[in-house]
Amino acid sequence: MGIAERRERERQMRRQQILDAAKKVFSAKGFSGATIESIAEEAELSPATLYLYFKNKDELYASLNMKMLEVLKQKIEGVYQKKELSPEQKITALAEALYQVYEFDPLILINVLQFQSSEALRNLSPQLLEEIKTDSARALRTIAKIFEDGMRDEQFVQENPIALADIAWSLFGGLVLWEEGKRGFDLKKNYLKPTLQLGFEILRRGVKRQGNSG
Amino acid sequence: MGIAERRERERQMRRQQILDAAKKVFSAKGFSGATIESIAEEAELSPATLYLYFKNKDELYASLNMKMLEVLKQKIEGVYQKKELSPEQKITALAEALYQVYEFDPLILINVLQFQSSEALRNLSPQLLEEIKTDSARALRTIAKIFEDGMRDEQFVQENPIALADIAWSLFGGLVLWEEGKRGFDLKKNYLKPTLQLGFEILRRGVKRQGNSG
Amino acid sequence: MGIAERRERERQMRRQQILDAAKKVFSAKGFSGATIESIAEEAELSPATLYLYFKNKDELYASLNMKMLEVLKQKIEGVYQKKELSPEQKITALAEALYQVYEFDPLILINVLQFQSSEALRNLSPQLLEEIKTDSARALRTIAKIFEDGMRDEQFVQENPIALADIAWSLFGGLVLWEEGKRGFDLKKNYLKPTLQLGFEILRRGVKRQGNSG
Amino acid sequence: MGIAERRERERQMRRQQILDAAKKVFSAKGFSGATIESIAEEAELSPATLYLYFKNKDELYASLNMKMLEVLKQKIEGVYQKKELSPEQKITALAEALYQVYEFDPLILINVLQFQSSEALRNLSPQLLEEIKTDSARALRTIAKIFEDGMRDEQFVQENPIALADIAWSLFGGLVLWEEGKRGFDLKKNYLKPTLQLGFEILRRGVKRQGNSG
DNA sequence: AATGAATGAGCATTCATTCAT
DNA sequence: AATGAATGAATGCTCATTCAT
Repeated sequence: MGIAERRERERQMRRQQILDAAKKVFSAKGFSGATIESIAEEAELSPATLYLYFKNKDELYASLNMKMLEVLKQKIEGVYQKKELSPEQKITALAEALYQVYEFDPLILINVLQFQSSEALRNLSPQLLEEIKTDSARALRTIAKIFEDGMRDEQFVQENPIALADIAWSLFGGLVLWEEGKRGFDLKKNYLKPTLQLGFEILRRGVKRQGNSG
Repeated sequence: MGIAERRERERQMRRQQILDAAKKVFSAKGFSGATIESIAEEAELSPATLYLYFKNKDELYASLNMKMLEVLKQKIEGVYQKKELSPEQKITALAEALYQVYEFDPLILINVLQFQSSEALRNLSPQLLEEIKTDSARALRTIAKIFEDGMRDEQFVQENPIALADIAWSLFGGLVLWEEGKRGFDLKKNYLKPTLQLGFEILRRGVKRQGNSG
Repeated sequence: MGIAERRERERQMRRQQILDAAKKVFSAKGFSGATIESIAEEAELSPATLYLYFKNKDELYASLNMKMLEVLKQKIEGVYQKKELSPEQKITALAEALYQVYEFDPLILINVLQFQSSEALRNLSPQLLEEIKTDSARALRTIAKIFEDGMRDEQFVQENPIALADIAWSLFGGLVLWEEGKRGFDLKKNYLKPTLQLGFEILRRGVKRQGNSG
Repeated sequence: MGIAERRERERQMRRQQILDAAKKVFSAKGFSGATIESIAEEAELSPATLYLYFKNKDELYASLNMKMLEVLKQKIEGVYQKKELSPEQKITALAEALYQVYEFDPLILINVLQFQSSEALRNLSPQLLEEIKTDSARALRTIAKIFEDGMRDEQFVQENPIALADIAWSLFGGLVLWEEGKRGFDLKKNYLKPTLQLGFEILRRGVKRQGNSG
C-alpha cells in the first residue's frame, strides 16, 4: 500500500510538473503557438512522456484550464460562504474576487475564457468534458445561490437565478476578453478593474428591488 | 471610363465572392480549421487568386469580420437614431438589435467576438487594424451616447458613459460566447435570447436613477 | 520606312529599359531572389509586358549577361588592338582591362560568371545559346591571338593558344568568384586587384620562353 | 554504454544515408531543382526525418559540400606531405591530385565551387559557416606552404604565398566551372585534364625563379 | 503594344503523435 | 516509466507564365 501510494504521489507530481510547464508556455504563446515540444522542454521531459500523462494537446490544455476553473470555483464559494455579507454585498465582493483571479494569472484566465467557446472543446474526452461541465455548473450554481438568497429576502427582483448567474459570469468573461482585445489595438492602460466594479455595481442595482418606482 | 468602372465593379464582386466563400468555410471550421485551399475551392478560384485580393489569411479573416462589424455598427446606430425612444427604451431596443445581428449570422458573430481577443490581431496590417479599431470605437461611442442622453435627462446615474458602453458590449459578447460554449458541452437549447433580454433589462434598471433611495 | 524605323527604335529602347531594370534587380537579389514582378516594377511596366520582349526569365537574364559579355569582348579586343604593346605587355594590360570590367559592375560580372556554369543555361533558346557561345568564343579567340602572336615571335612557349586563353579566362573568373566567396565568410577587404595582377604576372612569366633552361 | 554507442553509430549512418541521397539528387538537379521531398524519397525516409539531422535545406547542402571540402583538404595535404617531391614537383602533383578529386565526383565538386560564391552561404548557421571557412583556409594554407617552401629554397620568386595559393585554387575552380559551362553549350569533349595540367605547368614556370633574365 | 487578372504547380517546413527499446 | 527516433499529413504562400481585352 505504501508503495502504491508513493507511486501515485509521484505520478501526481509529474503531472503537476507538466501542468506548470504548460501554463508557462500556453500563457506566453497561446494555444496554437505552444508546441508539445516546447512544453516538454520547459518540463525537462521528452514529448513522448507528456502523452503518458495527457491524452493529447487538447486535454493538456483543458486540464490546465480545469485548475483555473477550480480556483474560480473556490473563490466564488469563498464569497458565498461569507455569512456576514448580505446578498447585495456579496455581488460587490464577487467582482472583487473575480478580479483577484484575473490578477493572479491573467493569461491563463484569458485562455480559459477563450477555451470555453473554442473548437478545441469538441476534441476532448467525454470524461474531461463532463468534469469541466460539472465544475462550471457548480460555480454558476454558487453564483445563482447568491441571487436566490437575495430573492428569498425579497431584496432582489424575482428572476431565474441561473440566468442571473449566466449574466454575471458573462459580464465578467466579456469584460476580460474585451479589455484584452482593446489592448491588442492600442497598448493603452488596462481599465478592467474599474469597469468590472462598475459593471457589478450596475448589476447589483439592477437586480435590487426598488421602493415603489420601477 | 466605362471600362475602368466595370473593372472596379468586377473587382468588388470578386472580393465579395471570396468573402462569401470565406464566411462559409470559417463558420464551419473555425479559423485554424479553415484552409486557404478550402476557401479557394468554395469560391471556385485558385488559392493564388485569393492573395490578389487579400494579403494573407489573417487579413481575409479580418475583412470578413469587418463586414460583421459594420452590420453591428449600423444596427446600433439604427437604435440610437430612433427619436421616439427614450434612452431607457433604447437600451431595451439595443438588446433586440444585437440579438438580430446574432440571428442574422451567429457563426460570423462568434468569429468576430473570438477574433477580438485572439492572437491573430497582431498579424494584421496597420491599416486594417486601424480600420477595425475605428469601427469598433464608433460603435462603442454610439452606445455610450445612449447612456449620455440618459444622464443629461437625469434619468440615469452619472457614470463614465464609455465604461457603460464597454459593459453593455461585454455583456452581449460574453453572453453570446458563453451560450455558445455551453452548447459545446450539452447540445441543449439555446437560451441566448431570454438571457440577453434579462441582462439588458438588469442593465437598464441598474443605470436608472432611483427615486430617493440608493 | 520612317515609321518602321521609329518602331524598331522604340522597341529597342523598351528592351533596354527592361534590361536596365533587370540589371539593378538581379544585382541586388541574385537570380532566384529576383522576381519578374520586381523587375517589372523597377521598369515601371507590367510583368506581362516583359514577356513581349523576352521569352522568359532565363532569357532575360541571359540577355543581360550578353551585354556584359559584349563589354568584356570589347575590352579584350581593345587590348589586342594596341599595336604599341608586345604580347607580353598585352597580358599585363589584359589583367588591367578585366579588372576594369569588374569594377564597372561587379555584381553583373559575378552573375555572368555564375551563369556560365549554371543550370539555367539549359533552358535557353537555341538562338540565344548560340549567340552567347559565339560571343564567348570570339572573346576567347582574341585572347588566344595574343598568345599566338607571342609564339610567332618566339617569345612564348609553344602551346595550344586556345587552351592558354581558357586558362587566362578561368583564372580571371575563378579569382572573381573566389574573392566574392571569401567575402561571404568574412566581410574583409577585397584583394581582387593585387591578386589578379599577380596571377597574370605569373601567367605572363609562365608562358614566356626562357633563355636556355626549360 | 553499448547502447549509447550503438545509437550514435546508427545516427551517423542515418546521416550518411541522407547525405548520399542528397548527393545524388543535388548532382542531378542542382540546388534549386532538388526538393527536400525528392531527397527524402531517395533516402527512403520521410521529409520530416531529414530535419532531425539537418536544420534546413541549405545546411544539408552545405554539409554535403563539407565532405567534398574534406576530401580536397586531404588530397592537398597528401601532396604536401610527399617529402620526395620538390616544391616544383608538388605543383605538378597538385594538378594531378585536384583532377583526381574532380574525377572522383565531378558534380559535387562543381556544387562546392558554385556554392562558394552563392547566396546560400548567407543562410548558414554560424557554426557551419565557421567550419567551412576553417576547412577552406586550412586547404589554402597547405597550398601556400608549397610556395613558401619553394621560396625558402630560393627556387621560387618572392611573392605572397597566400595570394599564390588563391591563384592556384582559383585557376582550378575557374577551369572546372568553365569547362563545365562550355559543355553547357556544346556537348563536346571535356578538355579539363590537359588544360588543368597546362595551367599548372604555366603556374609552375611562372613562379620559378629564372637564371639571370627577368 | 500593353496589361490586369488569373492560376498551376510547387515546396520548405512544422508538429502532434506513435512506438520500439 | 521514459524516450529517441520517425513520420504522416498539412498548409500558407510564391511566382513564372498566360491570355482576354
